[in-house]
Amino acid sequence: MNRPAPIRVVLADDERMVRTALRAILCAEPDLDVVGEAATGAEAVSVVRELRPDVVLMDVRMPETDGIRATEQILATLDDPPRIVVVTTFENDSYVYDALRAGAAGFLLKRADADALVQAVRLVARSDSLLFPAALRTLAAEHARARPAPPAWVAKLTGREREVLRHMARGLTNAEIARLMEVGPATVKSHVAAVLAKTGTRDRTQAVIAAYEAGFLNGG
Amino acid sequence: MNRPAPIRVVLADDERMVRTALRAILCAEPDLDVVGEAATGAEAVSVVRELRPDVVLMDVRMPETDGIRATEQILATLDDPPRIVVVTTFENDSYVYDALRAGAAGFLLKRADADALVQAVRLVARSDSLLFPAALRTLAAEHARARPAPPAWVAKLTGREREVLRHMARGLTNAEIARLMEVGPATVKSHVAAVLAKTGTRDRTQAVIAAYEAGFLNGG
DNA sequence: ATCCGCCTCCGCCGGACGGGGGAGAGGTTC
DNA sequence: GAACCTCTCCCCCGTCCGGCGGAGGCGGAT
Repeated sequence: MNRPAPIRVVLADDERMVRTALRAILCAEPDLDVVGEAATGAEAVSVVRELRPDVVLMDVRMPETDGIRATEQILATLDDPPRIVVVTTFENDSYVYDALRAGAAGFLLKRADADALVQAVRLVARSDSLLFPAALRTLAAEHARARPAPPAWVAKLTGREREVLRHMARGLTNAEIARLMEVGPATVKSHVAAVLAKTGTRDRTQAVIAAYEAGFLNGG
Repeated sequence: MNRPAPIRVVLADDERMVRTALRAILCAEPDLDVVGEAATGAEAVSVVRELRPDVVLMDVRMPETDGIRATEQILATLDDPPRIVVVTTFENDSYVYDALRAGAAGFLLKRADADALVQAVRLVARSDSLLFPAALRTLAAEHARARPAPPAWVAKLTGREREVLRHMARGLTNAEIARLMEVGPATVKSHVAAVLAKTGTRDRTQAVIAAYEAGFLNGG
């Protein structure tokens, strides 16, 4: 096997010790070459732009710009961008999903051993074939859906209004909701009107749609 | 570096040539040991149960029991089960998501080169740290949710009725839908009535809910 | 003590909705 | 050709919905 061009790696992590450790591990391999480091997300973007590495190991938690944003920026602004491996501490870190959305090519736990690290770098550097972790599995299985932005109106609903909206989203009429909540129909009408006003919708159907889109129903 | 115990691998693929090729690639590595093969999903389950490998390369499409079911069975019935890497041909294969749900530890494309293959096996054999592919990215981003069972009524809707339902699910009134579809309001009423009948719902709100629950909207 | 938000209710009104019919035109299937 | 489905449109009618304005009670905030 001949490896004329080693894999060029950039490390982005705000802790110097982490960078040093990673560099030590990676440089021990003849086919890996750590060509640059960055301590912030912004720095990572400019370093990558300049050095054009094959792979970036990107910490999620960094000052100024976090790893996710940096990833987005790199992938958006460079043509032929590097593969970006997002590094995180916990498997169930919510960043995992963000990393996925941002376009990260891979995902690595900090507690991964040296062996796994170098193999992950090699793998991500030269293939479309990839793997996925327990975190992603639970992500996909449990909340299964992205939580994009909790729309402002959700917080503005009063308890009663949430309750009414939930019943609306089950397809109940005002009269049914009234019976269920043991109040008068007029009361339900008031709550419904409030819900429509706060959600910026004009009828119950649109309100229910908004509830679904917002992941308001149990999902959140 | 000492590697006292090589990684024990079982191959499950219905095509002999594929198994042979994989065996050749993997056996060339001193730390990998192909200990068994299977040509069907059912066979894979029993072979794995007997040989207790560290890693299984599992084809998705196999006679009798497919790779997904086999994966489920293996993970459900064995304690301390092997890591299972699901092998597929296309990145956007819908099996990818099923594999994820079934508990596969990894995912590999058939067009992956030998290098990627052995590295993937090593990686999956000894770590929690993993990577994920473009397929998963689109999967997570686009349909993002599991498709449990396409309710019977979906198939019974005529083209026009689907169209109307889609508009209903955007919160439009009959009049608006009529304008949009360039037909009379009475026509839309007819279609809406048909949709309500076929979905077994009593008003447009319930119909929209049914559409959402069925993943009828764009997702399918 | 006062104000404000929340919950509870009232009446009135117009419009949208859904149910029940029916009917004609075009296409497919048998 | 007959039966059938789909799409198109029409009528009437009763109900539900949403907008309007108003009101009383209750509790927390200042």
